[in-house]
Amino acid sequence: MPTQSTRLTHADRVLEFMKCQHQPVSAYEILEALRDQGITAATTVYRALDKLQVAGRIHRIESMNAWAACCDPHHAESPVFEICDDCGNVTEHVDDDVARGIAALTTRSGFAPERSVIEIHGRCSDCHTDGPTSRKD
Amino acid sequence: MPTQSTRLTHADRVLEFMKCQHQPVSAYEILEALRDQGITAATTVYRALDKLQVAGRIHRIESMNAWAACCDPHHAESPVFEICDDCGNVTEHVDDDVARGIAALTTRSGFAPERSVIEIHGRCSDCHTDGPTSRKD
DNA sequence: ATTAGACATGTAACGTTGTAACATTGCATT
DNA sequence: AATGCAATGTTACAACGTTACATGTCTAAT
Repeated sequence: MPTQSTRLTHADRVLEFMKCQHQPVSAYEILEALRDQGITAATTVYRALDKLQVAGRIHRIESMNAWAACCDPHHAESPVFEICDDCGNVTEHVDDDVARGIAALTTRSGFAPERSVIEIHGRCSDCHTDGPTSRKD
Repeated sequence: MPTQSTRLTHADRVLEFMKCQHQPVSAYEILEALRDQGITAATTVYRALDKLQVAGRIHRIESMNAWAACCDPHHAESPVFEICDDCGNVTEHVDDDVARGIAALTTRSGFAPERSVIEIHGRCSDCHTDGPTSRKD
C-alpha cells in the first residue's frame, strides 16, 4: 500500500516491515530483514527512514538508536514512549498533561519548542511484580 | 578537586573539562581536548563518563549523542533539557509539573518508571525573534 | 516522440559513537 | 613482601550514520 503515489518504494517496504515488529528496530536490522527485497545498503534504509519520519509515519527512539512505527499518524503532539528495559516492549502515548507541563516550562523560560523527545525507561506491567518505585519521574 | 578519594583521576579531569563547556560535548571531543592530560583512548573517556553518570554528576543528552555536566547534582527527578537547535545552548530544568504528568501516565498504564529522557528541541529566547509556536509539545 | 525535471535507487567509502577483551600499573592493607 | 582492588593502557572491533557521485525511471511540458 504505497504512501501516496502508485509506486511501491523502499519506504513503503520499510514501513510495512516496521508495522509487523512489536519492538523498535535498528536501521541495520531493517537492512538485514529487507535484503531479499532488494535493499542492499544502509544508505537506502536511512533514506526511507527520513521520508517516513518527515511524513510522521515513524518515530526515532533516541535512547535506543532505533525506530518504531507510529501507532496513529495523526497526532500533532510529541509522543511519550514507555520503554521496558526488561522485555523491550515500547508503547506510544499522547498525553495532554505532559504536553501542558512542557508548554508551561518553555513559556516560563522563553523557549520556543519544536519537537520533544520523551522516553520513559523502566518496567512494563508484565515485567514488574512489585509495589511502587522509589523514583518520581 | 577529586570526587571522593585523594587521587586525581581521569574522571575528575573529564568533569572539570565538562564544567567549563557551555554546551554538551561528545566523548570524542573530550578525548581530543584531554589528550595533553594523558587520555589517549576512547575507552578511557567512556569509563570516566560511566562513573560520572553513576555518580549523578553528568547527564547524557540522548538526542545529541553528547554529555553535559549536571547543573546541580542533588535532584532526584529526571531533568528536562531545553536544547536550542540554533545556537546549541542547552539548559537543564527540574520540573515538578512534567514529573507529575509522567507519574500520572505511568500509573495509569501500570508502568514502573526508572529514568526518563526528556529533551525539548527548539529555539532559545536569544535565537527566536517571533511570536508563539504552532506546536504544542 | 523528445526532452527536462523530479524523485527513487545503487554503490563505495568514510565518519562517528560505543564496547570487548585482556594486560598492566599504582596504591593501600595486611 | 604478598595480596587485592581500582584505575589505566592498548588494540581491535561493533554499531550507527553520512557523503559523494552515478544511474535509473516515471511524468509533464514542449
